[in-house]
Amino acid sequence: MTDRPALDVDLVAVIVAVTDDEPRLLARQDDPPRLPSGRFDPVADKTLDRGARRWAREQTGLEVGYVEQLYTFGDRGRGAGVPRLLSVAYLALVREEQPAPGSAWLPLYDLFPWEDHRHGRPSLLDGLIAPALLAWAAAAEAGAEREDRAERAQIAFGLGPARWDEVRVLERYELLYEAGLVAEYHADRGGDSGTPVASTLMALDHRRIAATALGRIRGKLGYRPVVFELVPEEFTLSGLQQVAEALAGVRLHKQNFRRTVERAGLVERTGRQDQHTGGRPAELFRFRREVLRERPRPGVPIPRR
Amino acid sequence: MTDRPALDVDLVAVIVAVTDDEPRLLARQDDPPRLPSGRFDPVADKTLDRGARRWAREQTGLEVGYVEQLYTFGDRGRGAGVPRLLSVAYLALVREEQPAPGSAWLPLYDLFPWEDHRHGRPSLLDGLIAPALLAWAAAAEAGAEREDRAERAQIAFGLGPARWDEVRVLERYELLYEAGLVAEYHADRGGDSGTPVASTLMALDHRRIAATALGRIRGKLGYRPVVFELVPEEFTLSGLQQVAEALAGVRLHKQNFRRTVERAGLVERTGRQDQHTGGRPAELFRFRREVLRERPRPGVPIPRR
DNA sequence: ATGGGTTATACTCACAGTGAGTATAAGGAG
DNA sequence: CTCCTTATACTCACTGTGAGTATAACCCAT
Repeated sequence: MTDRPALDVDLVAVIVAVTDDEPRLLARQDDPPRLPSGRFDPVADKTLDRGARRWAREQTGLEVGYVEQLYTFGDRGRGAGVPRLLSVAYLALVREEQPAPGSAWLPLYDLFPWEDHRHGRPSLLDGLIAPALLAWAAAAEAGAEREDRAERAQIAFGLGPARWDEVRVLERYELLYEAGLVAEYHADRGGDSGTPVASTLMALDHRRIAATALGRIRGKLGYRPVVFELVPEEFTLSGLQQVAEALAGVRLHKQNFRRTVERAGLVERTGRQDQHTGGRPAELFRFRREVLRERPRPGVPIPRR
Repeated sequence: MTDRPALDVDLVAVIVAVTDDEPRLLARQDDPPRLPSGRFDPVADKTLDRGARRWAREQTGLEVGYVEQLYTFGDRGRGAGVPRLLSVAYLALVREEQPAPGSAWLPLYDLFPWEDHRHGRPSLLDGLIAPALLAWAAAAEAGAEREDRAERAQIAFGLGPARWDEVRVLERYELLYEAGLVAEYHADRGGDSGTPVASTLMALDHRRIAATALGRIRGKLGYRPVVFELVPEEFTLSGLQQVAEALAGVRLHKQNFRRTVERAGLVERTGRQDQHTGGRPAELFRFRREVLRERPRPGVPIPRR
C-alpha cells in the first residue's frame, strides 16, 4: 500500500421534506444535532450517491428517492484537525415519514430564521442583522475591504438598491459567519458567543451544508420539477403552492400561480376532489410527466422581484 | 495513524478561455490529452480551490482568477482500479495566454462537435447520432426501459416535441456514452470502437468532466456575469456577443442582444472606440460592477426557444 | 469624390408572459 | 338562508422580447 496522506472522506446527506407548510430536514439527535453522515467506503459503494443513500438508510431508516450531489467541503479546520476531513454532501428530497429512533425532523427555518419571508420580512433582519453587518463593514480599515464588505452585505441581504434574492442562502449564512454573528464562528475559535443571531445550531459545519441545500432547492424550484418530489402523488394546486412557498420562503399570488402551472402543462387533472379544504372543494392534480419533453426548463413560477 | 481505506483524492482543473470565437480548454499534451490535475495535499492546501489553483499553476504556468467547484467524481472504474480515485473538479475562466510547455489550448468543440449550433444544427446530429440513439432505445427489451431511453434521447437532443437545450451538455455526453457512441465506452471495456461519433478523446473520464464544465458555463451565462471573465477589460458589444455565442453554441439576434445588455445596466461606455471592425467603428464598453447591486440575476440574454 | 460593401447603432411593431385585481362557484357552519 | 371560506375563472395593464427596418460611419476601389 502506497503512502497515503492523512485524509478522511465522508458522505453527508441533507434529507428534506415539507410537512404542514414547514420545510424540515432529517437530523440525528445529538447535541447539537448533526446531519446523517459516515465514512465513504470505496469497496462497498460503487458510486458516491449510493454511499449517501446507504448512510441515510442506516442512520435514519429512510429509503431516499431523489438525490443530487450538492458540494464537496474541504476547508482546513473542519472535523478534528488531523486527519483532514473531506465531506461530499448530497441533497435528498422525500415525503416526510417517521424516521428510525435517534433521528428527527428539524424545521429548516429554526436554523435560518431570517430566510422565511412568508409573513413579511423578518424583523430580526432590519432590527439586528443589518445594523450588525454594517458595523462589521465599517470596522474594516477604509478602502477596498470596507467597500467589499458593504457591497456583499447589500447584495446578500437585499439592502439599499439590492432586492432580496431568496436563492442566496449560503451567501447570507457565510456573511453572518464572517461577521461573527452566528454561534459557529465563536465555537470554531473556542470562545463563547458574542452577539450571535438566535438560531438553532448544528454540529461542525452542518448548518453551512444545510444552507447550501436550501439555496440549491430554491434555485431549482423555478426550472426543475423538484416540488413534485415533495408533494403526494395527488395534490391540490393550493397544496402545491404552499409547498413551493414554504421552500422559497415567499408568498405567491394564488391566481397567477394556478394559471402558470396549468398553462405550462406541469400538471393534469385527476377528476377527483379534495373535500377537506374548509371551503369549496379543490380538484386534485398530478404531475404531468410529458412536460419534460415539451419545455426545456419546467418549474414552478417564482417571481424574481 | 488509523486504518485508512485505499482511496486517492485528486483535483482537476477545467481552464476555459475564448479566443477567435472559439472556446478552448487548457490540456496537457499527452496522448490522449488530459486535464491539469494532481493529488490533493491536505497539508499544503488550506482549501480545495487553492489546491486546484496550485495544480493549474504548476502544470500550465497560468495563474487562474475566477474559480468555482464543478462536481466530485467518484464512480468505481475511474483511474487505475485500486486505490479508488475521487476527483474534485474545478472550473476556471481566464483570458487566453501562452501556457507553459507541455500544455496547449484545445478547442472545446473538437470534443463535442454536436454542441456547436452557430452555423446551424450540425449534420451529424440528424445524420448519425439521432438514428443511433433511436436504435439503441429500440434495442432495449420492450417496456419501461425502452420508453425511458427514448424519452431521455428526445429530451437531451431535442428530438420530437422537445427543443434543443444548450445547457444539457453532460446529459448528452452521458447518453452517447451509454449508447456506446463515444470511444471511451469501448476503451473502458478494453474493446475497440464500434461506431463512435468522430471527436477528440481525452484521458480517463476527462471528457465527461469537460462536458460538466461546458454545461455549467452555459447555464450560468444567463444569470451570472461570467462572460466578463473571458473578455478583455474593454470590449465592443459585438465582441461580447461573439464570446457569448461561442459559449452558448448558438447565434443571437444582434440588435436585441445590444438592447438587453445595455438596458440591464450590465455595461457602461468608455468613450473610446475600436477602429478595426471592418466597417463603422464600434464603441468600447466595460463591465459595470454596480449591476450586481441592482439586479438579482445579471447575465447575458440567451433565448430559451 | 463617389458608390458599394461592411459593421454599428437606433428605432418600430407585434405579441406573450406576468403582476395585480375583480368576479363567481361551491363547499361548511350557524 | 346567510355568511364565511377556499377554489376557480376572467380581465386589464404593462413589460420584456423576438423580429425586422432604417440610418450611421468607416473602408476600398474606381
